[in-house]
Amino acid sequence: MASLGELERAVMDRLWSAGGPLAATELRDGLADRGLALTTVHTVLSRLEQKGFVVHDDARPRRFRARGTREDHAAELMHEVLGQAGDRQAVLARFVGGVDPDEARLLRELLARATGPDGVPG
Amino acid sequence: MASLGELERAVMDRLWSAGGPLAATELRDGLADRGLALTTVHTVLSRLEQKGFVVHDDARPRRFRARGTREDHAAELMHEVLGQAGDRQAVLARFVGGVDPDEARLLRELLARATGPDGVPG
DNA sequence: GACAACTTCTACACGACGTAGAAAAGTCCG
DNA sequence: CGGACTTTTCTACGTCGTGTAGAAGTTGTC
Repeated sequence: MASLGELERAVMDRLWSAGGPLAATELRDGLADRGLALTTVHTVLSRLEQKGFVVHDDARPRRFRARGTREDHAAELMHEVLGQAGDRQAVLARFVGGVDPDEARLLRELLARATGPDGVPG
Repeated sequence: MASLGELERAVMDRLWSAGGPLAATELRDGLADRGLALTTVHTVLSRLEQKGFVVHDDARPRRFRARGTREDHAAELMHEVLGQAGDRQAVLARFVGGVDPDEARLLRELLARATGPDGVPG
């Protein structure tokens, strides 16, 4: 999977947090602390589109939105790491060994809900 | 966390799979399909040492070994992704939603073992 | 049609990584 | 010990991804 640079990530964070699509000028203003030129924002946006993270409509001015949610992206990354990691079970064992108790509880609930107490969908 | 390039990853894979520490020549031979010069292997190894992935002893010739296991690394990456992902619970929800049934079962077992049926260590 | 806003094109710097030669340091055999 | 061979370190270079933006082109508006 394509990964994100520093600025790309910042732009995606804005798009992910936004309630709806954003214009390039809005993104530039949201990132005002960086003092970016508008063209810089556009360059980053087109790269994000190439990578499949962003789409834009054909209105004027263009409005950009993230194609997935931040959480989808993170979960995808986690699956990706798991997928190319040889011994998946060992990785999962270490992973759950490191989650904090609240998250462990949450995971148990999620797993119970998702598949039923016996591990079978239902 | 520092990430790995293509060749760096290939070297780490060898080190992770190896039963013990390896000499640079052994790594070069293991990667013979790439036709790498020995100095290339050394360069990569020193970069991996800088990144904290590898250590070497002071024998002659030097012997290199991975500082952690492949699984530790993958689990660490997963935690890292989770850690910088805003809504951790939502990410976990999507993550477990995507694991296959066998892995879901494994996760349930691991979580039960780790903290007891009630979510409390014991 | 002119001006302003927006978009696309093109360019450049910098750092990470793959790659390896040159040089230095160490090892070993005769 | 000395020269040959091996290993290690130093230095270098090309490429690619990314941050950055000016120039040029397009579109919208009065």
